[in-house]
Amino acid sequence: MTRRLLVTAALPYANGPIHIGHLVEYLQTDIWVRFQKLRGNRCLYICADDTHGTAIMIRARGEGRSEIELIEETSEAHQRDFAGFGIEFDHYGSTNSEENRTLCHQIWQSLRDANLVVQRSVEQLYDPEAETFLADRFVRGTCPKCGTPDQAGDNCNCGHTYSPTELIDPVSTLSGATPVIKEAEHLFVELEKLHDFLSEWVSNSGALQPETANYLKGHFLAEELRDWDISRPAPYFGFEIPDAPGNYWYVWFDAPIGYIASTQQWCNANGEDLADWWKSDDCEVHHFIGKDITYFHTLFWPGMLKTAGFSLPTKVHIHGFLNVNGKKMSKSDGTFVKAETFLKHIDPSALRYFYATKLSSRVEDLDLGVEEFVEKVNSDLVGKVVNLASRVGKFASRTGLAPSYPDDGGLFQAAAAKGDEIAAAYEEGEFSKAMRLIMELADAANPFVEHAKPWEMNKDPERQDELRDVCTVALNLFRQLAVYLAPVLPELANKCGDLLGEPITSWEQSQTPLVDRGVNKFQRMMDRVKTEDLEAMMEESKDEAAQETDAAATNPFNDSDQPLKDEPLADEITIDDFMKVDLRVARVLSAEHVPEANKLLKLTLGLGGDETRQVFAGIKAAYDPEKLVGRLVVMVANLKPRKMRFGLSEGMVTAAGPGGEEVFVLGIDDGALPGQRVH
RNA sequence: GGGGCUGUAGCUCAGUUGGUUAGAGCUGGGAACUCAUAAUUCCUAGGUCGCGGGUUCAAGUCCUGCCAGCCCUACCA
Repeated sequence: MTRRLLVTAALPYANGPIHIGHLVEYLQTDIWVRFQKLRGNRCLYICADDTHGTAIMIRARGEGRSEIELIEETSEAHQRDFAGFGIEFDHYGSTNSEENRTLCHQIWQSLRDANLVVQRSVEQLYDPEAETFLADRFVRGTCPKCGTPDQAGDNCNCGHTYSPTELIDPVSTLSGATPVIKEAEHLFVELEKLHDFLSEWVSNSGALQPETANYLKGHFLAEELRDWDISRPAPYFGFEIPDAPGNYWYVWFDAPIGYIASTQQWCNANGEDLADWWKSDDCEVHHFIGKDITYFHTLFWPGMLKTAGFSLPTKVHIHGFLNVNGKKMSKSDGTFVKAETFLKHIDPSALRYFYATKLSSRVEDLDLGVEEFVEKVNSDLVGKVVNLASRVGKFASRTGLAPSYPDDGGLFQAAAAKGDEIAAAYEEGEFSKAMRLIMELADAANPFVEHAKPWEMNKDPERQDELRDVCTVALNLFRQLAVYLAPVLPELANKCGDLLGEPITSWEQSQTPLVDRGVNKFQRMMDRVKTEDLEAMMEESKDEAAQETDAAATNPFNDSDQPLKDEPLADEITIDDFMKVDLRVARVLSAEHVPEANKLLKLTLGLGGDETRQVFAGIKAAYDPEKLVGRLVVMVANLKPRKMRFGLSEGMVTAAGPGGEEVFVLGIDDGALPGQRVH
C-alpha cells in the first residue's frame, strides 16, 4: 500500500555556509526520502532557509546591505552545496516568505483563541546569561528574613515566604548568573496548559526514540513547564506580531512554521492542497533534526501544531553530532570542512556512503576517521561493488545479456530474499545495518566471477555462450546491489542504468534479473579516495580558517556580535553602585583540583601580607592549576562568603567568556601589587 | 552529584527470545590468479566477550556491584 510522507530536515540558518557536520542530517534525510520514493511511496522532502533573528540583522548591517540581499545570497549558496552532494529537495523555501507570514498569523491566532498567550510586564528577575525570565523556582538566594543562604525563590526553611525579588544575593539556577530586575513587555505561551497533552504524546505517540522520551520526561515534563517567551522587541529582523506592534516573533516561532510554509509553496506550484499533507491522517510527517534542537521540536512544536489543528509529527528522528578523528570539528585542525571545500577534493558519493555506514536510529554522535573513511569507501565500494561490474564490463558489452537468467548457484535469489530485511533497516533509519547486509551480498558475488574464470572463456571462441552467462550473472548481481544502494548512491544507480539500458527507479527491480539485451560500453563508475586528497582538503580548510582570522585581525571593527547577544548589557548603575564592588589585585598562592567538582578549582589568593582568601572558581577546564600559581588576578574581595559543597568561597575571580574551556581570567599589567584596589 | 548510552579480535562492528568449538569486514602473514581502479580469490593468524559476584543444567546474552569512555544535566559565589 502506498504511503504518503512529508519529510523535513531542520532549516539551516542563513548566517553561514553548509559544512560536513550539517551534511549528516541532510544526507540522512535524503537517503531516507530516496528510499521511500524507490519503494513507491509518495514522499516530499521539504526544507528552507531559516532567515530571521538578530544575527542576520547584525551581519547584514555589518556588510552594509539589506537582510534580504544577504539571505538570498545565502540561500543560493546553500542550495548549490546541497545539490553538489546529491541532496534532492522537492522544495527549498525560506522562512522569510509571505506564505510563512500568513501561516504564522494563523497559528498565532489559534494560540490566542486557545487562550495560551499572556502578556506580562512585570518586574521580574531576568537571567541575562540564559536570556530568560526566571520563575520562582529557578532562583535561589539568601532568605531576607533569617539570613539562611541558598533558599528557594519563594520560601525559606524558616517558614517565611517572599517574592524572589526580595532575595538577598539571588542566583539563577539555570546559569548561575546574577539575575537583574527587568521590566519588559513580553508575550508568553503558557505551555503548561498543554502539559497533559505533551506528556501523553511524548509517552505514547511512538514519535520519539525511547532515550528522547525519557529525557523529556525526566527534565521537563516532571515539573511545571515554563512559559515560552515568544516575542522580541524591535529592532528585530522577522515578522511583526500583528496584535503587538513593535514586537516580533522570536525566530523559533516562525522557523518550524517554515516547514509548513515551504510545503505551501510546493503545493501552490503543483496544484496540491496543503491540507492533504499537513491536516490528513493519511499523511505521515517526519522531522529529521539534531539533538541540539530536541526541545523545540518535541515540546513547543507539537504544542503549536496541536493547538492550530495541524498533524503531529509521526516521528522525530534525532541524530547526534559529527566528530572528526574522534574530536569536535575544529577550524585550526582543518576538520571544520565546508561542503564547498569538500567537493573540490572528494567525490560526494564517498561521504554519502560513509555516513550511511555510520548512521543508526539512535541519538549517537558519529565519528569520521580519516583512515577509516578511505579504507571503507575504497574497499567496499570500489573493491567490491564497482569491481563486480568493472571486471566483466568489457566482455559484457560484446556478449550482451543471456536470453534467460543462467544458473548462479542461487546467488540472485538469495540476495533478492534479503531485500525485505534491507528495506526494514532503511525504514527504521538503521542505515549502518543496511550497508552491512548489502556488503555481505557483495562479498558473496565476487567469488562467483573468480571461480567461473571468464578470462579463460574469453580466449576460447567455443565458450562465448558461457562467457555471456557469467557476465549476465555478474552484472545482475551488481545491478541488485546498485538498487539496494540507490538511496545512498544515486549516481551509481544512474550509471548502472546507463550500462544496462534501463534506469533504476524501483526497489522491485532488485527482485528480477535483466536478460536478453545488449550492454553498453563500460565506463568507470567511481574513483578511489586518496588519503592525499583528504589531506589537501583539510589543508585548504585550515587556510580558509586562517584567512578568516587574518581578516578579523586586520579589521578591528569586525568582532563578532555573539558575545553581546549571549549576554546583553545590564541596566545602568551609578558610580556609587560600582564603588560597592571592591575589586582587588591578588596573587594566586595555591591552586588545586577539587576532586568532587567537575569544573571548580580551589584557589588561595593573597592580598599582600598575611591576608588571604579561599576562592572556588569555575575555570578547571581552561586552566592548569600549576600554571596559575604566582599569577596576578583581579578578585571581588568584598563579596559575602558563600558556603559551597566543597568549602567556603570567600570571593570571586573575575573572568570573561562563555564557560568551559572558553574562560579567560583577567590579568593586570606589570607593576600592580597584590592588595591594590581596582578603580 | 543525578540521568542515559557504550565497553566483543590491532581497527570498525554483528551477535536474534540465554543453548554445542564467539562471527564478519578491514589490517597483518602465506599462496593463487590476472577479467578488473596493485582490484580479486583461497588459506592463515588473532579474543580470559571491561572487571568481580550471582541466577541457571547452560550467560557475550539475565541480575547486581565496581571500573573506563561518551552524551545530557547540575555545581562554576
